[in-house]
Amino acid sequence: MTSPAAGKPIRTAITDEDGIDFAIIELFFFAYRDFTSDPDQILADYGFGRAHHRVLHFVNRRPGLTVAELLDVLKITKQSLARVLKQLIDTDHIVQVQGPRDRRQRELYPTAKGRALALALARPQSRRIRAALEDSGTTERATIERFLEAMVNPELRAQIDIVPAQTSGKNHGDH
Amino acid sequence: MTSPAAGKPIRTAITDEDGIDFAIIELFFFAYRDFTSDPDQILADYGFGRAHHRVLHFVNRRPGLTVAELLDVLKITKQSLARVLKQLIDTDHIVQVQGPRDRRQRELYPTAKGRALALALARPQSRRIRAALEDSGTTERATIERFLEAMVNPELRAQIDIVPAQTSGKNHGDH
DNA sequence: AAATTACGTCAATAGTACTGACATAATTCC
DNA sequence: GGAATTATGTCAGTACTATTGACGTAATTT
Repeated sequence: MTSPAAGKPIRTAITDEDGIDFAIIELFFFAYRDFTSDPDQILADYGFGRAHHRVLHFVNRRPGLTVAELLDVLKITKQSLARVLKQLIDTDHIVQVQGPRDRRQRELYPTAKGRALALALARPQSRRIRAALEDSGTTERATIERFLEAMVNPELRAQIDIVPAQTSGKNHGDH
Repeated sequence: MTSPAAGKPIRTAITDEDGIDFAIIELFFFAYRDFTSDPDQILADYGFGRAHHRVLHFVNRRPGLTVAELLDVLKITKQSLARVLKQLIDTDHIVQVQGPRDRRQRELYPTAKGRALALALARPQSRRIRAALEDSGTTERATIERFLEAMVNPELRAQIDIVPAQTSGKNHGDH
């Protein structure tokens, strides 16, 4: 059972006494696990995975972004994106349009089908968030927004602000 | 570029007007991505992945849990756990102890080495959380805790309460 | 004694990711 | 105009995490 030179078992639980915030670390894990489980079930019907969801989401959020921009947001490599993007194009969820200024670029846009799927995937997630805000008595979602934004690496926060969240009205300055 | 029967590109961004909370959906994605990137870098030095981290975390949080209990918390299959657990045992981060009441069971405990690694992995995550609470001016972490807990499926919230978070003092009533 | 439970393991497969290399077309630089 | 660079696509090989299905063993329960 225990190999000869094995260390002795520690029988006490690790706690926050070391100044480490295990409570929130663990909650974040559970919350994200369940947050992603909603769309996962829908995606399975299409033979898609989480990667397809992420691509679909950002193409809907920033229609016309290029492949390079998408790679930058997702923080994955071109090769990882290739298969997923090809499947979404083949199934008519996303279309490529040749860049107007630079014809090497491929601008990515959702089709009506892709828009519908993106909404269907987001719906249960949004419902979960709304319920959580109500259940937890958090009247101001701004608190949660600020916290989550502060959890993001400062140098990457620029990515978030590309799409005007919801309060600010208009700045889609893309062309 | 566009295949013959392809749908037409939609050029407007998806927004919150559909009653969907895209702002928080997206923030949650970015926040979790960066939250996990800290330990990922440390794990790479050991040839470990995220799966090893999760196992190590829960064995440290609930020393003496059985394989079946671990599977239930992680929501993965026995076969998926097998390789990861074996590696952690072979590298002397975790030891198995035959169950006292039921000798079929394997109680899992961290070694001193496993405890140290778990702490090292949690440290940057805790630092990020503390910084986020300060940056966002969220004085009461209770708000964040309540929100995150409310994001978890109700029927799975029991898993969270096994370890007394941090406010309540002592109730490790395991033996 | 038979059925069930807890665990381990073997085989095959899938999804997502990686690195490295190479090709093509278009743009920019000199 | 020719060379270098850029944007994209693709091929080959590999790794990690996960899956289902099947089988074996020891221990407990019925």
